[in-house]
Amino acid sequence: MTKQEKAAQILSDPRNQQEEIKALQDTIYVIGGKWKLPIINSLCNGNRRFRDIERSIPGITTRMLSRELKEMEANQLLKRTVTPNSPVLVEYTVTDYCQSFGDIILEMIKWGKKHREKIRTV
Amino acid sequence: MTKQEKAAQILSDPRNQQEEIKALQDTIYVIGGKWKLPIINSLCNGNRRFRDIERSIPGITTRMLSRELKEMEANQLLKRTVTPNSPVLVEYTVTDYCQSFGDIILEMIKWGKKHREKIRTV
DNA sequence: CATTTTGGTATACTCTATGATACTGGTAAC
DNA sequence: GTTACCAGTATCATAGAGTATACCAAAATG
Repeated sequence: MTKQEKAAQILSDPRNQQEEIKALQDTIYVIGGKWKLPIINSLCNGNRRFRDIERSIPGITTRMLSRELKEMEANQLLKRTVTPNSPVLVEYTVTDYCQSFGDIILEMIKWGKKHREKIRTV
Repeated sequence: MTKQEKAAQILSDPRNQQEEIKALQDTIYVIGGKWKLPIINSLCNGNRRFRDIERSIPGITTRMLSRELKEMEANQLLKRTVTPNSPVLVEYTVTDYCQSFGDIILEMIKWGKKHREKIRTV
């Protein structure tokens, strides 16, 4: 790299890029893993009860669902409401804060469909 | 659940929802993990060479970068070009196929920034 | 000529995210 | 009175994601 190139690189605001990468890594940290986005998606699709969510996500186990729900509740991505009727009713709903993942999830669903097409036709 | 509710649920096209969840899971499978999205982001920001990418992503090791690049090349998310000049030049670029993650990444960066604000002010 | 840079590979290790399976206590349905 | 549903817990096991560190050969830099 010449001195000119070095100067150009420094001038292109690397600090900003570093911050963006860190923001990206933060998000990945919060919603990363196999299950969190599918759970949010399921909740957004109207599932509110434990077994309904479980049934709506192929492959998930009660253990993972339980853990993820707890963690996401702690991170204020969703809310757990208990109604103490004769059969106790437990319901999960996404918070506004979490709604903002809607767009990301939709994009990822689109991509996944395209990808399946591509795999199939190759 | 009453019979009416059951019927309503069946009518709401669960097959479609199942497919969407699977598409989502596929996408997560392809770009999941700690590093793939940051790598794509780095490439989109103009980094093309191994050490540049490495330096642009805080915390990544050469080993992980090497592995991830190979895997992503195999999945056709990016292309590796070798120019046999006197110092051999190796360059990585995203494929069109991969460009489509741009929007997702931008959304995630936005969310990460908001999240940091939220954490900071609480 | 000593050091640094480039583009990685090799080896050895940790550890955590996930999986499999079983179980519980209460209610309700058959 | 047995079977099934709800909302989970408990225990144990494991693959593979990720870390740490050292190393290589060739070229450029100072």
